[in-house]
Formats: sequence, structure tokens, C-alpha cells
Amino acid sequence: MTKNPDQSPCKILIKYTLMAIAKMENCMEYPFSAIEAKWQKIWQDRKIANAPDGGDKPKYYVLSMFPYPSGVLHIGHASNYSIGDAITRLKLMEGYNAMQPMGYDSFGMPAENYAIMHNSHPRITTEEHIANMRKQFDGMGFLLDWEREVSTCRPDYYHWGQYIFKKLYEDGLVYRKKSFQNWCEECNTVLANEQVEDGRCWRCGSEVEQKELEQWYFRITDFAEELLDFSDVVEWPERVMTMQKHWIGFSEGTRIEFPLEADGTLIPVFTTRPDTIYGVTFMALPPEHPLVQKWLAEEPENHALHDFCKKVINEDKVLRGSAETTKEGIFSGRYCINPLNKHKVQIWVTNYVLMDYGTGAVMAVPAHDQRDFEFARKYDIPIKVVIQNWEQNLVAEAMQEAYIEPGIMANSEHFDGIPSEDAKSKITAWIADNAWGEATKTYRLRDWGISRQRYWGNPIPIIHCPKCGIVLVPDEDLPVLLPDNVQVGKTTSNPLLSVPEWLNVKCPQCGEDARRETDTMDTFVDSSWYYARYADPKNDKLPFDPAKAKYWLPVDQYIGGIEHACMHLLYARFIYKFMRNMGWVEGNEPFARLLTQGMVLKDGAKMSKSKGNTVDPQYIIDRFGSDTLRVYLLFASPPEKDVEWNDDALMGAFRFLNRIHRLIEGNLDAIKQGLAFEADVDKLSSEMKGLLFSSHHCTKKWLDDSLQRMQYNTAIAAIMEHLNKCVAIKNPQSLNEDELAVYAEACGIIPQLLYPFAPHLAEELWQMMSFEGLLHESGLPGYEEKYLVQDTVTYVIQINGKLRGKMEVPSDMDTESLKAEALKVDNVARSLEGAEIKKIIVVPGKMVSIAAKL
RNA sequence: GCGAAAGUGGCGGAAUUGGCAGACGCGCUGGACUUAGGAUCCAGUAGGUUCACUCCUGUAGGGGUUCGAGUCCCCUCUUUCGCACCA
Repeated sequence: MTKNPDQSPCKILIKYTLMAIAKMENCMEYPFSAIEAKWQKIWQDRKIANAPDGGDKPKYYVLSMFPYPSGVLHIGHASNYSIGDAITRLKLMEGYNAMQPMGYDSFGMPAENYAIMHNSHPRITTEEHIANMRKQFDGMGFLLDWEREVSTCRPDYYHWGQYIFKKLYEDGLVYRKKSFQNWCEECNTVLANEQVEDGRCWRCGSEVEQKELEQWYFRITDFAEELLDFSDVVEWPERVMTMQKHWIGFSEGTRIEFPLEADGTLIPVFTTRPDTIYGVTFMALPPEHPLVQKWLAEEPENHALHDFCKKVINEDKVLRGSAETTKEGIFSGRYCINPLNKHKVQIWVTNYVLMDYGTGAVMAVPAHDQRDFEFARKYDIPIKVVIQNWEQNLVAEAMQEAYIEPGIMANSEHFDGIPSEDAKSKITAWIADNAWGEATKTYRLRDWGISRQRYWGNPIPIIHCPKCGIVLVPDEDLPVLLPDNVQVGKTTSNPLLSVPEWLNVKCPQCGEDARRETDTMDTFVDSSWYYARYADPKNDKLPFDPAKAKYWLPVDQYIGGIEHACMHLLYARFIYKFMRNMGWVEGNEPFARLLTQGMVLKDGAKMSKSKGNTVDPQYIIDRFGSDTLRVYLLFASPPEKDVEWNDDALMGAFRFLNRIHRLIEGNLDAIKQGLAFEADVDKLSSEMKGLLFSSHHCTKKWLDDSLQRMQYNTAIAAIMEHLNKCVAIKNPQSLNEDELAVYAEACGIIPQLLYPFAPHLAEELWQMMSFEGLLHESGLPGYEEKYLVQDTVTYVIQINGKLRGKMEVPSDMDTESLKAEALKVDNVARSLEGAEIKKIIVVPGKMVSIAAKL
């Protein structure tokens, strides 16, 4: 074993002692710890984060998606909430009654699993985690209205989730259905379609199976059409709206019923291609189809059919949904009748038809649908061309692939010869006239399965009575409290079944023995209305007072990750529309503006414990201060982009704040003196005129970048530029009164500009310069147009688009003089020797462009 | 496969309406002060060419519109994201 001599304890001790002395001598770091603690206390004492429910000021509701209380703040939180805090402080300065609440998405499997692992109870571990996170939030100095805190696992919150469930139920928007479900064995619960990613569980990543279960559903599909309409959002990223539109997947077509040959039972199908209906050569059903299930029951001896259905349902879990999977099927031995031409149609059970889209049955037209074509070729099912291409040369036997383009109708009785595009509506009308079907709409969106077979969630307020059936728990018995003494851990059944004293109740209607529903709600139910609870978080009569909701809602600025585009954000919009129908809220959308912030990456990947690439924000706060962390995160890139973590760039942010502190503390006398004077602009040197211009120019850019564009990186860059100009004035103590006034103004605006991004230091400097009050009530910094007009302007001169010279001219010079002056510039004149000038274009304030034949 | 977004120095990024490409920061190079340095200050930093002035090239690649294109149009490539048998 070798020893590095530089690592000997003695050397290290000497090294660090020397460094410590050096630090004390040079005072190189501003005292961020003391400053941050000081201002956090003042903000709390003055309650500036606590927004009243009303008043003269217009309201502004800033909301960042609430976190799962993991117990520690990670960089992602710091980044996300720094954006929200910057917006909140900007809006306060702007004069709004700005409100920024915070809470915890505290139900759910991670909490349950964590408790199991630590041999504790989720209620205990969750509350511990919340206390710890609260401390860390305060350590960041965020202006959070803690009087509005909510935590979804507390009875005073989930009470109202149960209440909302009941109202949904009474409104016919809740139902129970037995069906095949996405089942995660690892999590021991079902998953909504949105929660399955590439056939895997969105949380734990294990393979999702299909399991037949009876489940509770919310009828989100009733709102499908309305959810496609985004006309009432003020500003959402196009990307999110597109993702939701695709997810909802609107499709217009025709519903047609094919009677079974045997007994006339009608099989409804949905098609977007009614023009191909005369080309139907078989019917394709999935094994889950009720008719198929019925035939299976009727024919226990039909082993081929049984085996096939079993195989498709059980074995093809992941692959079945994928387009690459080979199409397979088995002839059912039955036929149905095409109602239009009365032809007999074979019925096949296949693996490529989805039970839960459309009607769960497909009229197969192999000539004009690629999937049907492949299937027909494989099983020698006839192919019949009913739409001819423009060359009229399609022959079924010679086709290599389906012809899916429009064309001319053929083999379609009295529709022959017309363009297929026109035939769509004509055939649909013909179908409707004969009562075989009708025009209809279908959505890809499925109803929202909200049942979870887990303990740590909101109990569904339902009692199952042998006599009365499904009975809602009466309002006065709400909330159905989640019992504490539950056997958690790997159970094969629902954990709540293990608590008999909770499970067994009397039926509220007939008083007989009955049992509680043991499923709990998907945690997305909890988060689909929390933004409204913040408006009235302590209400014990209602989810919230509609009057308060009307004051605060919609959320003016919502901030969160893109990963919630098709889950949380869709569910929240759905529940909001329901609450609107109930008269609890106004308007159609819960979130007026949405900002999807990027992730903080390290080594190109999302930070995670398992990858071991995390950065602990607490360490950064302790060592450099939360102001540094905020400035770093906001400066690194525009808020919606991912940021790659960079230690060196963090130091840059720290240096920036130190430079500011040094500038103001070191020149405090000059600044204070200067604040008493007013500058006579005409007497200023060009250097000081430049500084005056910088103050106003920077403020203008800052206002535009931070308020209009929400580009905090460039707003901070503007402050840096201005700081460089201030620092360049080397001897402020020797300035005259006019110059001192300009200098003091230049330094004096910095705290306000800094406030949204580094609020602690900003307050400290503001106070240091003896300005009154706190910065959130200082108003927005202003600028004056007259100082943005400079005496001279630099014009660029181009010849045929190439830069050939520059000239400094009075800013009021007229166009003709500009042209003349430009031609006199040395390099321009030289370049134009012997050339023929064709045109001179003047762009006012910027450039003279000469088009010439050289 | 379909759909969307993006591609700019060594790096993060800027250029808001077609008008000086590379602001600002990081890193790097040189210098000052130094026992030391995650300190401070000064100078430089797209590539090529030149002693220098100049000039040439340059925003994934190719074409186009324009006095002028990172920005607008067409084609190609790459990356990221979303959807993926949706009848």
C-alpha cells in the first residue's frame, strides 16, 4: 500500500489552515449565510408570503406542481421552485396580490414502499419527510404561503376527495366495470393506460400484465370533445396541447351493425372508411370480445379456439400492442352478413384488434387496409377490390400491398363509378337511411380507471351491501378514514381486506351487515383538484368556498414537468370542467399559462440515486448560499430547457454575486452621496453618459426578458453586463456631483434587478444603501426613453451584404447625408473603386447597405 | 412507420420584427498581485490568412428568395421527444 505524501494529515492541516487565514484576510466571500438567515426571518415575520383572499390589488396565482415528499429537496425541486419564486417576486414588485402555495402529493406507493422498507408506518415517515422538506424550502428562501399548505394524505384533504368522488358518482361520471387491466405485479396494483410506458410500469419499470378485474372508472371520455378545445388557455406550450390532442385521438367515421348469420345478433363495428364496405371479406374480433367469450363458454370442447384466446390474452402482454407483432388468428366457424350487399362474411378471432377502441370489432377490408391485407394473405381469405386507382389497373391477386389511397368506386353496386371520397358520405347516408348504422365519432382516450389495490391512498367512499348493492357513504360519515393498523407489505390481495373492524360496516341504507370498498383512489385523483383547495385550504364544510375559488382561479402561471402532459394535466382539466358544471369554479381551464420546465441533468442523464449522479442542493446552499444556486439554475438556460449540471458554472454565479456585493459595499459612501444629487446630463463625460445609458438600457431589457419573455437567463445576463459597466468606474470617490449621481443610480438599480433571482442579497444591498422598505413593495424599476437616445449612433456599412465599414454619426442625421457619409468611409470608398452603385438602402439607426456592380 | 421540436465556438447559451453572428457566463491562453489560491484585477479567445492593416470562410448539408438569411421557402441528414396494429 502506497501513501501519497500530499495526503498526509500534517500537510492537509497546514494547507487548510493557510487557506482559512487567507480567506479571513481577503474577505473574498460575501457573508451569504448570515444574510440569507436574516432575510428569511424578516420575510416570515412580516408574513409577506401570506396572500389575502381579496383586496385592491389584482391577484396573481403562481403554482409549481407539488412534490412527493421524499424527505429531501433535490436539485430538480430547487430548479423548478426557483422559477416559481422569481415569477412570484416579479409579480409582487409589479403590484399584484401574488400567491404561491405549496403542499405535498403524499399518498401513493413510494410512501408505502418506503415505510415497508424502514419498518415504519407511512403516516409517520411521511410527516417526518414533510417537516424536513419544509425546512429545506425555507432554507431556499422561497416565498411560500404556508398558511395554505395541503397534504393529500391528511384526512382534512382527502375528505374532500371523497366528497368529489361522490359528486362525480351522483352525476353519473363514475362506474364500475369488469375488464382486462394493466397489472403491475411488482406494485401489486393496476395502472391506467397513461401509466404504461412501452409495456412497462411508469414507476417501477417492470412488465405490465393483463388481469381481469372489476374496477372503478371516471367517465373522462364524456369530456373528450371539450378536452380537445384549448381556446380558453392563455399560453400553453404547443407541444403539450399537441400531445393531449394525440392522446385523446379524435376520429370521425361510421358505425355499422353486422347481424350474425345464425341468430341475427348485431355486431357493431366502427370504420373511418365506409367507402370500402363492399370490400369486407371477413370480420376481425379480439379474444376479449363479449361474443367470443360467449362462444368459448358455449364450446368448451373447441380446444383450438380456447388455446388461441388464452394465448393471446395471457402470453402476448407486451408485444401484443406493437405493430411489429405478426398478425395471427383463428376462424371462429361463424359468419355474419354484410347488411349492404347481404354477402356472408367469415368471422375471425385475431390478435390485432383492440377491445377498447371503437366498438372492439373490425370489418376487415384486405384490399384497402394494410393490416387486413397481411392477415388475409396469411390465411387465404379472399381480397376484393372496391376502390380502383386512377389507372384502373388494380387486380386483387397481383396486389403487393393494400391500396389505401382514394380512387373510383368499383364492385359496390349503385355506388360504382363515383370518387371514393364522395362515396364516404353517400354510403353513410345510405346506411343511416336503412337503419344499419350511423355517422359517429370515436376517441382514442379511454375512461380513467382510478381503482388501486393499495393501502396508502384515498379510500373510495363506497359500501357494498348484499341487499342494496353499491351504496355511497353518507356525507356525515365522511371522511372514510384510512385505518392505521394495516398489514402492509407483499400481500396477494388488497391490504385493506386485512382490517376487519374497518372492513365490516352496517349498510347506511338498510342497516344490515355490509363491507367497505377496499380499493383506494389513484393519486392522480388527489392532484386533479389541489390547486383549488389552496384557495380555501381550511374549509371543513366544502372542498373550498366557490367565492374564494372564483377569486383565485384559474392559476395564472403553472409550472411543472412535461412528463405530466397526458396524465396530471389532462385529469386536472377534466375535473376542473366537472367542478365548473357543479358551479364551484368559473371558466373552463384550471391553468391559464403553463411553463414546462426542463430537467437538471448530470453526465447527460437525469439525476437519480440509483445512477449515483446526484448533486445535493443542501451542500450548495451551505457552501455558496441559495442565491447562488438560484442564479446558477436560472442563468444556465431558458427555463423550459434541460440544464447540464456544471460545478464551474456554479462558481461563476457565486463570483457574480460576490462582485455585486463588493461593488456596493466597497463604494457605499460614494453611492449614498450620489443618491442625494441630480445629474446635469449635458455636463457628463462620454464614459458617464455610457453608464447612464447602461442603467436605462439594462432596465428596459430586464423588464422585457423577465416579465414578457420569461427568459431569466438573458435578464441575468443584462445585469451582468451592467455590473461590468459599473465596476469599470475605477475611482468613484473622485467623481463630481453630476457623475456621482449617475454612478449612484447605476449601482442603486441593481438590488431591484437582482431581487427575483437572488432575493436575499438584493434585500441586503437595498437596505445597505438606506432605501426604505422591502423590495417586493418597491415597485418595478423604471427607465426613461430620453436616456436611451444617444447623441451618436454607429452605423454599419455593407456592400453587397458584406461588412465593409462602420461610422459614428449624429443620431439625427438624415438619410441622404447618411448615404453620402457612408460612401466617404475609407474602406468603403476603396472597395467601391471603379464600381457601379445600383442602390443604397438605409436602415435607420443601424446600417447603410450598398448594392453595387463591382 | 406517423407526428412534433431542435441542430450556432472547446462548453451552457445570445441574436425579440430578415439587418454588425457568437451577447453573458464557463473553460482556456498570457500578464499583474502572490508563500499559497475554487481569490482579485488586466488583456485575449469561431476558423483560416497576414508583421500588421486587410481579406477569405463560417450558424448540420445542399439549393432558392433578398441589397442583406442563424432567422423565410424547398430538399437531405442527424438528434430529442411523443404516439405507435386506433380500424
